[in-house]
Amino acid sequence: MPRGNDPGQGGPHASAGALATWFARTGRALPWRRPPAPGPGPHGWGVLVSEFMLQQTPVDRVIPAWTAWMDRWPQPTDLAADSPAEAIRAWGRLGYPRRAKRLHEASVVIVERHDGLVPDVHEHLLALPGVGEYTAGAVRAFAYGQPGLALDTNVRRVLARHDRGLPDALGSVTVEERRRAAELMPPADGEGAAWMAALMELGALVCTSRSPRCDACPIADSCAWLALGRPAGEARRRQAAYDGSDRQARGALLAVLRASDAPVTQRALDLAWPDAIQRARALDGLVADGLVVPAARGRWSLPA
DNA sequence: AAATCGTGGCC
DNA sequence: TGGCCAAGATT
Repeated sequence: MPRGNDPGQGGPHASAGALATWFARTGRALPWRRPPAPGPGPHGWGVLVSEFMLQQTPVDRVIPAWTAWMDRWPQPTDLAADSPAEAIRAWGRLGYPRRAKRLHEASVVIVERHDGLVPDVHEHLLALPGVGEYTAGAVRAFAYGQPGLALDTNVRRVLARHDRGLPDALGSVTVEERRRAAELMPPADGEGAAWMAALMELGALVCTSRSPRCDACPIADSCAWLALGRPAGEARRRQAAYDGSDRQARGALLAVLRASDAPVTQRALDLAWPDAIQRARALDGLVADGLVVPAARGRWSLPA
């Protein structure tokens, strides 16, 4: 019986070997990246924190924030014992501060329902605030070595190109993408998780969105997209303008709250954003998200 | 299911 | 310079 995961041999797991070799040699030593261990265990927390921070924030900006975070709250119980306000402050300018609030909420659930250890059961992970399909699969794979599917933007792009000859995977993850990824994942114990990590790293370092370096790609030989001459695809939806947006307004207001230990006056918020209508809308949104709460004497504060 | 949600760096 | 992109989740 041929093993089927040697490069150039064909079959569903072709090129897995070349990819693994490349990852072992080229993969970055990111601080949250450690050999997986069967869980649930204390090592799950660092991975969970990293995945929250990496939801739409680049690795380079996450590294220092992750280090400081883990230094301050080494386990879920440490974060759960602190206030959401402190989590939101420590989040700083990583963006999307709801993630900080949800990570704090998740730590509380982990303490109350999972003995203070990040769970390794998919449904339990999915039930945590701020954890979706991707993050649940990533924790299972990267923390616990399970064959969890972690179809992030990198993995989806690599598979779209290599497997389907498409320039990228647009829209949300499809059933067919999941089916195919599960089919391609090496079946051997523990190899699925390593494969996910390698694919993701390949998308981050080589098979990038803008200028893919196919000359440095370990699986270029079998890449359908390269064989087709790297055809271009349709453009994505344009991102909404940020300048002058409600998001910028929310950011400006929250920055004031983060910088103050005491509740801030309405006046202080007025100074942070000129347009009164938009300011009110932004504040409403922040309150609805639980990121800001009314305090005494008409002031505002982060959630205690 | 399309829109919303921060921030910064790169070409 | 400004559009594009970045380990998504939620409603």
